Amino acid sequence: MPEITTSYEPAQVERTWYAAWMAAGAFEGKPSAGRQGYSIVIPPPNVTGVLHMGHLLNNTLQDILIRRARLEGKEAMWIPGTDHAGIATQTVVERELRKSKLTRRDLGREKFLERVWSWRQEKGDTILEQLRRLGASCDWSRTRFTMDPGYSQAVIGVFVELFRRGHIYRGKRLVNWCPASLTALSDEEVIIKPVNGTLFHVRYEITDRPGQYVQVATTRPETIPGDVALAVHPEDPRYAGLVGKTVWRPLNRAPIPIVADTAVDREFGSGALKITPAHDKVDFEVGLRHRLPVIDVLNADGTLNADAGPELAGMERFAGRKKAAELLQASGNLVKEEPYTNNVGFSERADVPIEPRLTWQWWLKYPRVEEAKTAVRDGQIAFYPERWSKVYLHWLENIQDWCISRQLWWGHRIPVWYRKGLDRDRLSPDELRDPTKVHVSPAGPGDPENWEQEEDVLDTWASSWLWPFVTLGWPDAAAMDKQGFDYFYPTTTLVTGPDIIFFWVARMIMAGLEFTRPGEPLERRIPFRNVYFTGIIRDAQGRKMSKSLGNSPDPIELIGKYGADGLRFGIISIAPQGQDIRFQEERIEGGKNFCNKLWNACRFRQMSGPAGAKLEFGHFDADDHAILHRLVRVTAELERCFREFEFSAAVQALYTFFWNDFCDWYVEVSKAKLANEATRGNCLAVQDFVLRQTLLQLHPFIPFITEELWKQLGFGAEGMLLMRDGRVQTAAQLEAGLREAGIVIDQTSADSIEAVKAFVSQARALKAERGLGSRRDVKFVAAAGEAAWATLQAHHAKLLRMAGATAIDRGEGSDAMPAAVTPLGVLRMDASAAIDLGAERARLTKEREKLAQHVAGTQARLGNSSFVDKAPPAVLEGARRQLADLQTKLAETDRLLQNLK
RNA sequence: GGACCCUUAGCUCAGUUGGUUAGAGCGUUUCCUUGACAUGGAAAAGGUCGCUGGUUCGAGUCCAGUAGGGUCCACCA
Repeated sequence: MPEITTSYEPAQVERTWYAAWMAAGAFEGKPSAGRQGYSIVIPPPNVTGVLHMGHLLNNTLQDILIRRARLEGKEAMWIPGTDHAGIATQTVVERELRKSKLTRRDLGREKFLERVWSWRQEKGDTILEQLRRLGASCDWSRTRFTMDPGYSQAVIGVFVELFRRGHIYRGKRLVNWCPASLTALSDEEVIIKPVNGTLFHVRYEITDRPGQYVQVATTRPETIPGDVALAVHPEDPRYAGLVGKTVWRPLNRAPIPIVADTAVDREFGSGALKITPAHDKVDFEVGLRHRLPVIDVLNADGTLNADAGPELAGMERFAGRKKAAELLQASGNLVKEEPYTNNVGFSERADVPIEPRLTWQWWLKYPRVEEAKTAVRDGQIAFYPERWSKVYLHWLENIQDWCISRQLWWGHRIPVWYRKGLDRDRLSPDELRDPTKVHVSPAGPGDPENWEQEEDVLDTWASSWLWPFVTLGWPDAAAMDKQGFDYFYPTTTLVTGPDIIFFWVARMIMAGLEFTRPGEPLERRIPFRNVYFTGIIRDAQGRKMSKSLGNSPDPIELIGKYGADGLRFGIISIAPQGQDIRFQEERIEGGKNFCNKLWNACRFRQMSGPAGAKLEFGHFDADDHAILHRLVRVTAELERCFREFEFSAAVQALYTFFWNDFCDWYVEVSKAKLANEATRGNCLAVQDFVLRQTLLQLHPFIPFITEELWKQLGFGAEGMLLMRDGRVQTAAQLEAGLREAGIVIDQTSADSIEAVKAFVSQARALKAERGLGSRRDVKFVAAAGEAAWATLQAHHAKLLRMAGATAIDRGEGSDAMPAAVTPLGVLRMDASAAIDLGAERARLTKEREKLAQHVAGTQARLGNSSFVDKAPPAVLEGARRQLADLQTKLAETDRLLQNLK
C-alpha cells in the first residue's frame, strides 16, 4: 500500500478520480426495479455562461443530494444541460459582431443564426466542463440543450397544443419594451428601480378660456406630443366645470379633451393627469375607457419619431426630454420643475429603462393555475424554506397573462404562418383561428410558398418550463421509455434560487400539471416533490455579486487555491437554509484545512497498522463506547439534516464530530492504546469502524478526497471499489450491526468520558496558566474518592499522555500546590516553581464567583414552589443533580481558598 | 401600500417543538516544530441575545409593539 503523503494535494487526486468515475460509468442512472429512484434536473445554466458563485452553491447542493442518495442505495440520476438563453446569448453574439462593425440585420436571419450556433459550438460546453471540475456527478450521457432538435420539437409542439386548447392568443397591448434589445419582455423581466429625475409642472391652456390653464405634473415631458387628453377625478370640485372642455396640448399644439376618470388620484399634484395611452399603462386603460386615440411618439429604439413634432423628432429619448423642457420653458408653459425620485422599470438583461409600448404580441393564459396552487398549498410539492410558498401563492393569485413572444432571432421560432398578403395586424380573434388565414402546426403548411412564418421567437422560459419532463424524453414514447420517464418522474428535488420562483419554478409546475400523465392524480403530474431554495451569495459587505462591481470570485480559481473539496465544504458551511450568504474566503480556507485534517487522520490510521483489525468487545474501554456513541449520534443528526435539507448543519455536525471527538480525543487516546499490544487491535478496528462511516457521510460533501482515502485505507475491497457502491449506515443499522458483532454501546460508560475530559482539561490549564504547557515532566496528585480513583486508574496511561504528566498519584498534596476542582476530585500540580499566591487567589476567587452565582440561581429555581410543581420531572431532577454538583465544587473551592495563605 | 427576512462574541454566523452554565469559524492573547496534521496542538479572554412590554415556574426561542438593515410584490403621473 502506498504511503499517504504528509499533506493533501487536491489537484492530482481530483483529476484522477473524476476520470475514474467517468470510466466506471459511476454517474449513470438507470431505472432499477425494486430500488427507489432519486432524480434531479439541473437548473440549466446559460449556454454562454461561466460558472459563478451562485452555480457553485447550487450545484454543490445538488451533487450532495445525488451522492447521498447513491450511498443510501437509491438509484440516483442527475440530468445536466444548458439553456439557450435567448436575449443573453443573442446580445453576446451581437456584441461580437459589432467589433467588426456589423449588425445582425447586415447578416440576415440565417447567417446570424449560423454565427450563434458556431458560438455555442465553441463556448457552450465551458460551464459543463467547469461543473466537472467541481465534482458534479451528473449523468453526462443525458446532457440536454433547450435548442437541441428533440427539445425544440417539444417546445413547438407545446405551443401548437396550447394554441389548440385556447390558451394562446395574439393581441395588441402595451408591453414592456426594451429599447436596447428591441424586444418585448415579460413583467418578470422588468426590475423597478428608483431614479432621481425631475418633476415638471406644465400648464395646458383651456381652449375657450384663454389665459386659464389646467396644470399637470409629469416626469416625461417628451411624451407630451403623445397626450390625447387630460383626466381629472369625476368628484373633484376644482375641475367640475371643466370636464368635456378641451385644452391646448403645449407641444405639437392641438386641442385635447378633459375627461373624468376615477384612476386619477386627487391628492397627487394638481389632481389632473395627462393621458398618454401609448406610453403608460394606466393611461392606456383610461384611453380605452374613453375611446381616445393612441399617439405613439417613440421609435422601437427609444428615439422620438415624427409624431413627436419637428423639434423633437429623431432625438434620443433622454435628450428629447431635455429639449421638451426647454420648449415648454420657451413657450411659458413650464410652471416649475423640481427634483423628484420615481420608480422606473429597467430591463433585467440590458439594464436600460424600458418603454411601455403598444405592439402585437403572443400571449399565454396560464394553464392549471388552481392545481398549481393546490400542489404547493397541500404539500404535494414541499418548499424549503417553507415561507417561499407564500410568495409563490401570492404570485399565482394575481397572475397575469404571459407575453411569450420575443422580437429576437435566437430561440424557438413561433410555429405560426400567415397567408401571404394578409394584414396580420387586422386579424380578429376568429380569423386567427381560421386555418385558411393562419396556419399553426409543428411542420408548417404544405404549400410554404403561399405563407409567411411569424418572425418572433418564444421567450426562453417558454422552453425551460418544460425542462423536467422533456429531459426525460417527453413527448416521444420511445425516448421516454429509454430515458426512464416512468421511473424518474416526478423528479425528487429541485435546487434553485428564489429569484426564479416565478420565471421558472411556478411555470414548470403548471407545465408539468398540464402536459404529463393526463388524467392521472396531481401527485403523479407535478414535476418535482421538493424545492430547495438556496440563499444568494453576497460579498463580505453584503452586496450582491456582480461583474460590474468585480466582487465575484472565480470558483475555478478558488478550486485551484483550496481544492474542489475544500471549496465545497467551505461554501456549504456558510450557507444555512434560507438565508443569504456573506462570502468569506477564510471559510473556504477552513474547508481546505478540514480536508487536510481528514487526510492526516487517515494517514495516522494507515501508519498505525494494517487494515483488517477486528472489534474485540473484551477490550472495549469507555473511550471506545464514547466514540461509537458519538458516531451513532452524529449519524442520526445527519439523517435529520438530509430529511430537512439542513446542509450547513450537517457539515457542522461532521466537522465537530470528526475534529473534536475523533481527532482531538479518540486519536490522541489511541496513542496509548496502540502502544499496548492487548488493546491495539481493537483500537485500530474502532478507528476503521468510525472512519468507514465518516468517509461515507463526508463523501457527498467532499467526494474526491474521501474516494482517495477510501481506497488508501482499503475500504474499497469486497467488490465495492468505488464509494458509490458503499452504503452509508443509518444510526439504527449501525447499532444493529454492532449488536450482531456482540457489541452494545454503554451509555454510562460513554458519559464517564466527559469527566475524564474535564480532568485532562483542568490539568492542562494548571500547566498553561503557569507557562508549563509544553513541559511533560509535571507530576499531579488527585484527591479522588474510590470511584473517581478507579476511573483515573483505568485511564492512567492515556491521562499521562493527554495531560503531559509523568505521574498522577492519589493524594492530598499540599496547600502550596496550584489546585483545581475536577469532577474526579481536587487536582494539584507539583510545580517546582514557586507558586504566585496572588495570581492563585485571583484565579480561584473568579472560579468561586462563577460557581456561587450558579448555585444561587439554581437554588432560587428549586426554591420556587411553582417550578417544583409544574416543571417536568426530568428537568427537576436535572436541576437537583446540578445543584449538588455545584455545591460540592463550591465547597472544595472555598476550602482551597481558605488554605491559601 | 402589501408580504417576508435579518438584528446573538471584535468580524461572519449557528442556536430544531421554550428547560442545566448561549455555541462555531475567523480574529485576539499566552505557550508548544512531542514520532497524523504548524493547513497543526494546548490554554484563555470576549456576549445584560436591537429596544419595550406581555405570556410562562422558566424566554435568545412564543405573542404584541418599536428602532435599524435587507428582499420581493404593487399602475400614483
